[in-house]
Amino acid sequence: MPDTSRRADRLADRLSGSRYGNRPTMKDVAARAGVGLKTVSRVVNGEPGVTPETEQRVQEAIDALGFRRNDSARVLRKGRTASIGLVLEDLADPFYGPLSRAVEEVARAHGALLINGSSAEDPDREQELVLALCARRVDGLVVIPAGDDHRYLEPELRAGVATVFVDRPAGKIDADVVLSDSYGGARDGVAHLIAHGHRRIGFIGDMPRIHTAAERLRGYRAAMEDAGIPVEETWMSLGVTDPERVRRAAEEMLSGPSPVTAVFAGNNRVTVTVIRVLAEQSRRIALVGFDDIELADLLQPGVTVIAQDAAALGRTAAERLFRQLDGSLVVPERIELPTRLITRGSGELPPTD
Amino acid sequence: MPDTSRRADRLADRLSGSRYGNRPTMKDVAARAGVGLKTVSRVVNGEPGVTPETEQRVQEAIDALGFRRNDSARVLRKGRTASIGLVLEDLADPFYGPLSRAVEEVARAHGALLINGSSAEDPDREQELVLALCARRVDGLVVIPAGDDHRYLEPELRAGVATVFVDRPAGKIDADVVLSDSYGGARDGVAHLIAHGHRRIGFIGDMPRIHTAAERLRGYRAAMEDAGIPVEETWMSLGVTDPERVRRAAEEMLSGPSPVTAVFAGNNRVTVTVIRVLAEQSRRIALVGFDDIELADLLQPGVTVIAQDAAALGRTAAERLFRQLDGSLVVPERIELPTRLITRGSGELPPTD
DNA sequence: TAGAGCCTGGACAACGTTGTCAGATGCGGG
DNA sequence: CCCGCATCTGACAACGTTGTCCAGGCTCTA
Repeated sequence: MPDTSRRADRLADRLSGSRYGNRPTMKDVAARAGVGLKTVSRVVNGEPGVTPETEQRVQEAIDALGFRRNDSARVLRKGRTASIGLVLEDLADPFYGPLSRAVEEVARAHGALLINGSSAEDPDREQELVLALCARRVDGLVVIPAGDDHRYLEPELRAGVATVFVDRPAGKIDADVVLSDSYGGARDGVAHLIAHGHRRIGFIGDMPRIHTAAERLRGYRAAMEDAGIPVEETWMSLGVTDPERVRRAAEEMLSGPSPVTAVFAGNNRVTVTVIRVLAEQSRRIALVGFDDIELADLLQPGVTVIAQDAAALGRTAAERLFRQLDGSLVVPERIELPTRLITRGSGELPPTD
Repeated sequence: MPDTSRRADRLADRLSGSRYGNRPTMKDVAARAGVGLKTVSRVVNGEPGVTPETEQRVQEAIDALGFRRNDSARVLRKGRTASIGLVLEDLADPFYGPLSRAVEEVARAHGALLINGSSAEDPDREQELVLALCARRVDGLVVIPAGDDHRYLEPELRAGVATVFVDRPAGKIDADVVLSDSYGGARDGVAHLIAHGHRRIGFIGDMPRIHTAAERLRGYRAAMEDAGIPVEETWMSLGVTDPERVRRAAEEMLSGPSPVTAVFAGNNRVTVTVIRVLAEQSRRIALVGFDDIELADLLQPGVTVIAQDAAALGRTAAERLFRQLDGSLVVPERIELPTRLITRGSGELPPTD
């Protein structure tokens, strides 16, 4: 059979007004097998009460017609969709890939599918996505929030949509949260630099309205204060972490009247940009970055980082989600996962002045 | 109000047999607003023919009850789910993140949501996922195939599920395919090494049942043949690309009776492992890798690669998918996107012997 | 052989939404 | 003052599935 005409048929199906291109339904299967509707349902769902012969007749009809159960109709009847939603900032970010995969694995273990969407760090888009997921009646939501006001979720929570926030806390709403210890991690990282003799240490981070960014800044300040080092304004730079701004910030810190001898980078994107600036300037400035980055061990020097376990974040959140759905969790909690200092060289460089 | 009790209420809702924790329906909204069911539907969908006063009454009821339209029911009635499925190998792989994100952006532009799943390179799991997505009546599928027989999709295609395969061709079925030019890319990369004086060039790639792996091997052979270089068996290694095997393969190639002076790495994971082996052995062997890797420019030497545009693959596939859904595409096509050689140093090293 | 009980199969309603169609309301013109 | 028309509203069926409940036929026992 020429493939073109087959495809043209399919197209005609689709345009002919009949929905789903005339997908067969249980009714069709029942008619063909010469049995009742409910019997087909029983076979499809593996319910007992069907003789092997009947079952076989039904199965043959299913195969012949290419029947596949319509889960939309099923959901309408049963109430559970066996799917969960994941809203994150950017699926292309190497930090979220493993997180997303971890959520998916847990979902799979519970027989659920994963719908995900990227908010692009835009609160409106986050809300739009979350509500679209709720309209599809996902059983639960894992949200990496972009906004800081999630009251719009109130009716959904009341309606029983399980919800876990990850990486950043929920805003103005009472819900489960799974975080990395940004504050502690940043403090450890900066303390590490101080322990190696640095006093003029720069901090380049994300917009302070992002919780993790604020916490990391707080960790930086705490470490400096612990060491009795007064922080100069010019050592800190907070804002969007696109390469241009970070580049400018790094260059200013490194060239001002009291140039820093070390930099603490607030996230993986910042770390990469700073490495690039240092490489261009051929300067061996000490650097510790928040978030591990691929190949960090192969650079010269290796990049010392505060690593979060993205997969563990996702796994923990998803497991909590399903425990909510089990009904075995009642009270929202805030869970903080530890970070880990990985020394590879860049954080152990001595001050250069 | 104490949060704990609120949450407990919600739990009780969920366990009380009432589905969705008693989510309000249009019926409830209609009753509260004192209007008919269809009027609520009209307001919810922004259809004309409702006076502003009525609309406002309905809207107030919606807000008061926290009503959200049930898209499952809507789908059942309308036939389109406005969602597409993406099945790939591993969401955590840095190659698939951008691809997935690109698909999502196109979907978003068409008002569709993205459901995705990882096949983990397992054909059975791929099929399971794809069929689960079909049961949910996704409008279309973007599939990075793990298996090589997709006849199980026949009924779905006939039923009008738009389908595009990406990165690897479909097996035994007639469908749209979007690929990178693996053959040409590999040939160019190997030719590049040959142009820099290499003759003993190793190839480490994935299992040959994976189409891209086979194509890249073919490109390698072609380049060698073009240059009149007979290939020795010990220079080639094909199999799963986990670090252990790749490491062994690389070590063997580099130490045998006729050690290679250059390596062509068949994918990003192989490239990284080879870099690691070379770094450990402190050897400056020439290397060209298929797939770009992050920070490749910052390594010493920079890593020369054959880059594919993952985002372009995803975008092209998704756009084709929606054109299928428009009905403006009839005949399946095979689209090949070009690859790009990026020279950064490692591929330009001279032979060391 | 008749009755009790079990097993299989089917008719029907319901899930929440939207399309169809007809009814109600209000307004202007004859 | 009444009719016709336009505008707004609502009753009802249908989408494809599953849960409930009942009917009929069978087997087993007394």
